Amino acid sequence: MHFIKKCPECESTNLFSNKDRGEVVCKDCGLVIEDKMIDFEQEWREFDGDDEQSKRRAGASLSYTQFDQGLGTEIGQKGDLYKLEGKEKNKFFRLRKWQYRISTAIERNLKLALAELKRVSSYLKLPRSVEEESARIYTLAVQRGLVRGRSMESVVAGALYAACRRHEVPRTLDELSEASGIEKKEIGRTYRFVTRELGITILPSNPADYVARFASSLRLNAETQSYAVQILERAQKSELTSGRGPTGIAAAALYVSALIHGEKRTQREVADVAGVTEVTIRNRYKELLEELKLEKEIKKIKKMKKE
DNA sequence: AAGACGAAAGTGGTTGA
DNA sequence: TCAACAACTTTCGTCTT
Repeated sequence: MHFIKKCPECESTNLFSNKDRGEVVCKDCGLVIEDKMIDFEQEWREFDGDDEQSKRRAGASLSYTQFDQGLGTEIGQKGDLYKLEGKEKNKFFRLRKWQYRISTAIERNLKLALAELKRVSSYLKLPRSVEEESARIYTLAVQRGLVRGRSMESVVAGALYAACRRHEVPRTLDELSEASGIEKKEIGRTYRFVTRELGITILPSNPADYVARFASSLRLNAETQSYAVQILERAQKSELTSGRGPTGIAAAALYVSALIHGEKRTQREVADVAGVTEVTIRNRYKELLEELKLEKEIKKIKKMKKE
């Protein structure tokens, strides 16, 4: 399907291929590697009428990041005017005026919001699939009048946050907050409100989804990273993860893993990239040691150092 | 001197009466 | 609607390397 094995930006092999969108995304740094990948899937032909819905492909793809999904008709494109005379010309102006009127607040709001959405999304280097998803969420929110009483920007941020989690490339609220300039709690609030109102299922985010990104910004190697994921799996079985902030757990697992693999990072360093405090890391770290009997391994490392 | 550790008090959100 | 509660943060003093 695709031949790229490594992310050109961060050398990560943790790539995610989204065939529907024709793109490959680096789960670590969020870089979209191949945007216009050719669809190599078999080209279907219609043999009878029943197939036409499922197999026919025609026209430009729908895109929610165009405010009218690329399907609108503009009245009054440049050349048109010269072809018309007299009554026709009047009709033309009437129609254009009419269209102007029905460009309601909703549509103008959407245009503005989608611009903002693209800005934030490119700042965070989010994959295109997430951008589309969040645009869809935002559009739905507008249609249900959920933006009323809230700032447009905060709803955009909330939609992005939701889309990130659904696509398993979660960003923290802090990151969203920094990119959008909206307060963290405000984003959280609108996020909860919008997802609840739209009935979007929010699967609790998996700590392992954060590991790759944190590890890459800490410059930890692949073994350390995969060991951290193993730790997380064991932690999940011991029910250490429920109710806790996923970022804190991911950070602690990485911290332990780095320790064991001789790539020690300070608690502060790990805490900073994960957006939690050292204290939280310490607490999770302590729990991990107790539950998973990792003390032995830590002691081994210490002994090896002395020798 | 820097990092790790832990206690205590404060914050914002959830839950259950 | 309010109080109890859990998770997390901030701050700060102490111990370890």
